[in-house]
Amino acid sequence: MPREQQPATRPARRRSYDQFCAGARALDAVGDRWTLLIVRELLAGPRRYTDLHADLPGVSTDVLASRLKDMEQGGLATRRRLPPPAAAVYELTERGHGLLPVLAALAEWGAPALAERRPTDAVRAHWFALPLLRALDGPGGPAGDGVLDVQLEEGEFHVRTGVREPGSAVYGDGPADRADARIVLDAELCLALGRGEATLTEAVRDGRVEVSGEGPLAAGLRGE
Amino acid sequence: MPREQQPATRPARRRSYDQFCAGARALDAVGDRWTLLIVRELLAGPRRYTDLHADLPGVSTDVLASRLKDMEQGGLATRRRLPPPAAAVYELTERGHGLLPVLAALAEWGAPALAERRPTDAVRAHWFALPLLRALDGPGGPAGDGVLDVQLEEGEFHVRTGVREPGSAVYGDGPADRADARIVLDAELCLALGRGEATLTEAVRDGRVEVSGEGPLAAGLRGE
DNA sequence: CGGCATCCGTGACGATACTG
DNA sequence: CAGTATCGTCACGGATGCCG
Repeated sequence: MPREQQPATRPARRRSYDQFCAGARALDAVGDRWTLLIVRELLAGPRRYTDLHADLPGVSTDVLASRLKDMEQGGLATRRRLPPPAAAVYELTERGHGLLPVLAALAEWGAPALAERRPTDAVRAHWFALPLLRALDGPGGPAGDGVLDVQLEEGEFHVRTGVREPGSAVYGDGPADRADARIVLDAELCLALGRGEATLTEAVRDGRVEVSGEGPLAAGLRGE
Repeated sequence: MPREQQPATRPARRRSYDQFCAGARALDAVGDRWTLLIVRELLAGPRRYTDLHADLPGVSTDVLASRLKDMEQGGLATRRRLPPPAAAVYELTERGHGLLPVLAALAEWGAPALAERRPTDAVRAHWFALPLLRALDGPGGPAGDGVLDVQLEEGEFHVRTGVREPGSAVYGDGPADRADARIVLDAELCLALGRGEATLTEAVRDGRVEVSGEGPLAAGLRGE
């Protein structure tokens, strides 16, 4: 019997840096390959295993399963069983949701690397939500709070502006159930907004963003 | 001839996520094991290979050398040759220095994990610089600009407050050449300050921080 | 002696196949 | 659909050796 039976907990903790440093501790938890990208996906709301696998091209099934278990054990995510017709979904805990600033900082730093778009690059529409949120919730953000549908050539997603309740998704793939406004623009502009090279009100004035909707959010986007 | 001859540039770029996403691009550059911790070390100023190896217990020599080359090639760091008595040093480029917000976000998220101090944990004094800087430069930061020497039981380091010129170290190991003020406190308080659970002025008033120095920075720390 | 390069054992990773 | 099993490959960690 060479292999001890492993208890309910995962057998061996992942390799730790063993440093009394907050940054090193954070990397112990989320520094493994794919982990932060899984968090990015889950920031869009609850996702099924298959959804995650589809939106993370290149990750192998066992690594994805292993990371999800690690994240469960680490308190980053939970697995929730849905009534039988539907499958189980993974969703971030409040602690996992707290990684949004980390991803935002990484995305801001990595933004210049998006200058070139390699032919091998995968794209998903909701990957543009983070830069757009930066433009919406950041300084000079013109909009009131609400849910905004965003239509790109690459697809559609929605963002929830002005939200600070942890645990609730700040953006999501596809259209929202009830959107307060809707904009149509292209990805390039979306990135420029995130880099702060343009403001949303400017872009609306220049006609590079089409705004539709009736409520205060749409009005705010149109510049009052 | 199965293997192509490899040119002067590094043979194969590290495995990329191949995603058109700023966060994924950032992780392509700094997502490898040890890379962000090397950045953390270099944020303290130019360091020699041996210094880095000493302050990063567990990293193997070849991985450290490989990461430093990757960082050179990626534009994060440069290697500068010093006149013969001294050895070469590595220092961050402006781009590399731009990772400070990423490390700050990671450190803030990882701060709760410092509640327990494991016996296997390595400690270096300057690892406490980031939380302290958060207390100094953040809102309610009482201090004027200047260089502050900090004495912990674990060692001594210094921080440069109110600096936003990229490329200049914001903190460093050991005492500064010319410090405008000096404080003595313990690591626990340092972490509490970083978590925002206490303010520096409070702690000074309670006698948990000893302040010495004459200039405006010291006066500011003492509460005018 | 500092700054790596080389070698080697182990474990993590990626692709595919397979199962409840 | 949601993973587990298997396997080849590569990255990592540790030790040692070379070279200025």
